[in-house]
Amino acid sequence: MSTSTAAQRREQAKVAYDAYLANCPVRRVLDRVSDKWVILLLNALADGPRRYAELRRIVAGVSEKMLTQTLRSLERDGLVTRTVTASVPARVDYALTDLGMSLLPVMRALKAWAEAHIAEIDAARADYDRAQP
Amino acid sequence: MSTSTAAQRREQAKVAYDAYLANCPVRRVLDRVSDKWVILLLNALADGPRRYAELRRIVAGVSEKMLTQTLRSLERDGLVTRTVTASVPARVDYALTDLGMSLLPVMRALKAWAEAHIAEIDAARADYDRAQP
DNA sequence: CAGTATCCCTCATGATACTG
DNA sequence: CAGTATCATGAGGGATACTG
Repeated sequence: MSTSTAAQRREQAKVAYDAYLANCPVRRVLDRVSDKWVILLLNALADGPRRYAELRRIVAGVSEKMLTQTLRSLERDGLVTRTVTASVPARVDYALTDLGMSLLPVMRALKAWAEAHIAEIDAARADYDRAQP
Repeated sequence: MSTSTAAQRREQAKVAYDAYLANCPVRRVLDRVSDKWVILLLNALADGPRRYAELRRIVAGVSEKMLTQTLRSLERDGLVTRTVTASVPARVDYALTDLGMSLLPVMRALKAWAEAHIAEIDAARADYDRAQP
């Protein structure tokens, strides 16, 4: 008898790789940054603090649920701060931390690549779709 | 009567923003790059062409479905080439295109930021979770 | 103003089995 | 060897209504 079946070996590899994926810094940062609303929010906060309602307006189309949820996870990861001013009505300001700001240049590099090459991607895609309809 | 209800205005904003999101180069590139297996595949191809079975082994834990699907979409976007050699058994090689290679420096920049700051993120997360259990 | 709470539905991923 | 086909599931995201 063999020590393990192919299925068991695949299962092993999968478990090991899931663990690797979960710990891989690049993937973890990518997961954070590639959330649908994160880039938009970082962008909206790039010029200074914003209030909740401002963000909802600037990042049009975001639901309150996702806005709150995304801001909370960014706060949890130390990328933004949340400052509550006790007044009537309540006032909450969100701002980038130093860590959050340090991410901006990376995002700008990505933006530069994106804008420089998106046309090539579109062209390649059009070619591909023309060849295999 | 008003020209539009709040719900209608929100719907308008949502439609407009969905269109913006769909066209935004940064988001489109991010969507491509943040696919679960894309970074790993680009990495696996960084040193030269690889065969299907090699990729399946290097990127352990990937299902055949996702491997094929991801490679196809990368090919469609002009980031990798797929070369079939008619022989028995069949042989297929995947390689990065120039466009694909031009993405590597950007990924390295992201990797550098991730490795430099992941500890801060973890620390912030631990703090946050300690404060609000 | 700044959120919570709830329901619901779609889509991405994965497991499994089959094929040229 | 290099895939395709089919089915299942679970998390992400949105619509809606309510609250301190």
